[in-house]
Amino acid sequence: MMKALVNKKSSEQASETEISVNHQKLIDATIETIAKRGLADTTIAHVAKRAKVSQGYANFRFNSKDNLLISSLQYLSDEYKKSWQKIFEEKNIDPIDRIIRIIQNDFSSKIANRNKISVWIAFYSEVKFRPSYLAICQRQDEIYSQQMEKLVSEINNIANQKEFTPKEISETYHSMVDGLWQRILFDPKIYTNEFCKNLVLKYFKSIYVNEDRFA
Amino acid sequence: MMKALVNKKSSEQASETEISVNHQKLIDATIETIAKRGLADTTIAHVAKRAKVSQGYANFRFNSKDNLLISSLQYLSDEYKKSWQKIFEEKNIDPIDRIIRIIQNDFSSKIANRNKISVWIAFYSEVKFRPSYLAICQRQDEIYSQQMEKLVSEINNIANQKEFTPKEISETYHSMVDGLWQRILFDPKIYTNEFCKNLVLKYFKSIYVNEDRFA
DNA sequence: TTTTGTATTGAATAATCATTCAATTTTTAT
DNA sequence: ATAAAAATTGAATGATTATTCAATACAAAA
Repeated sequence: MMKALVNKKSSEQASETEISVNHQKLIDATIETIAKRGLADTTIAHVAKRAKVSQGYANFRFNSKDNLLISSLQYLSDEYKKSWQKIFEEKNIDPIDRIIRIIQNDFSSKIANRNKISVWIAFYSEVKFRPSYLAICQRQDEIYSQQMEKLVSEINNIANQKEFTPKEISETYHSMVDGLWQRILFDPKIYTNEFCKNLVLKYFKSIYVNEDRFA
Repeated sequence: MMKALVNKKSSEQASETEISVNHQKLIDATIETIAKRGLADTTIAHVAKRAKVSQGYANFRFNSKDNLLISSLQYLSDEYKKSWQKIFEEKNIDPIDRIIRIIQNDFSSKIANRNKISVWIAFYSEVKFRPSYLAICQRQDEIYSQQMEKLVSEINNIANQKEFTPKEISETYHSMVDGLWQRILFDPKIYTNEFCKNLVLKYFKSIYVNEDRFA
C-alpha cells in the first residue's frame, strides 16, 4: 500500500543512497525516541513508528536492537567530533581565539541541548556494562583530550603560564563541561547555555589572568 | 524452612526494627544490583535473590518496583547528605580547612567509587522522565549548594578574593566534581580518587593564590 | 508484459518481567 | 498450648517486547 519511497539513483552500485535513507531515518528516530522517552522506555516499536517503517524492518535492518543503539551512539559521537574537529583544523587563528571557539561550540544549542544531553547520559549510564558503549565514548574522549592539550600548551607558551600543566587544564575543562551539561539537564532555567559558557570562560580567565578575551 | 531471622525487640510498637531489616536489605540489594548489572537489567527477581527474600515479597514490601527504586535513590541521597552535613556542622574549624574536608569527602572511596557512581548516573539518566527522581536530586543539590556558597563567601572574605562570586565558585566546583565522578567511572586507571582530588585542590589554589593549604 | 530478485511488511513466537494472591510459615496474644 | 494475626512464599497471570519469517509489494531485467 502507501509507500513514501525515495526516488532512486540510476542503478549499478545499487544505492548507498536509499539504503542510507532508511539507515539514517532509523538512527534519527532512535535518538529522538531516547530523548523523548528515555533509554529504558525505548522499544523497537516506538523507533520504527517514528521512522515510519515496520517494526520487523527496523530490527532486520540493524540485525538487533543492540546494534541499532550502538550505531546511534556512534552517530552522535561522530556528529560531536565533526563539530570540534572543524575548529581544531581552522587555519590562521590565534590559539586563544581557537579555545574560545571550542568553548562556544561545547555550549552551542546544537550540542548542549536537553535532548542531546539526555541521550548522552543514557548511554553513559550503561557504559560500565556495555564494552561497546565504553569503547565509543573513550575513543572520542582520547582524541579530544589530545588536541585540547596541544592547544592549551600553545596558550601556556604565549601566556607564560607555569602553574598548571596542559593536561591539568584540559582535564578540568572537560570535567566541568560534562558536569555543566548534566546541570543543564537538571535545571535548564538556571543553567542556560550562556550561564555555563560564561562560567567556563571565567575559569580560563582565572588561569590566564592577563588575557582579557575570556571576560 | 530455613530462615535467618533476626531476634525481635520486645513488642508493643511492633518493630520499626525488623521491618527496617527487610526494608534496608532490599534497598541495599537494589543498589548493589544496579551497580553490578545496570539499571536496565535490574529486575525484582535479581534484587529479591540478593536480599534473600522471595520475589513476591520484594514487590509487596515496596508496593512496586518503581517505589523500591525511588526509595533506593532517596537512601543514596541521604547517605551522601549525611557525609557532608557532618562536615558543615563541625565547630571550631577554619573555613579553608572545612572546604578541604569537603573536597576530601567528595573523593573519598566511600563516596566516589565506581559502584556508587554508576548507580548515581543510572538514576541521573532517567531524571528527565521521572519527576520523583528529579525532585530527590534537586533537593540534595540545593542544600549542598547553599551551604557551599556560604562557606565560600567566608573564605572570600578572609582571602580577600573579588574576582569570583561564591556562587560561581560553588557552581564550578560542583560541576567539576560531577564531571570527575563520571570520569572515574569511565577510566579508573587514570582517574584515581587522588588524581581527581588534587585536580580540584589545584583549581582552588588558582583562585586563592596566596593560600598554600590547597597545594 | 513477464520474470526474477530485493525490500518491506506485519502477524506470530517466545522470552522476560512486574504484579497478584492463595497458601504456608512465623509471631503474638490469650 | 491454641488461636488469631502478621509476615512471607512461590507459582500463576498478563503485559510487554525483541526477534523471526512467510507473505507481499516493489523495482529491474528480460
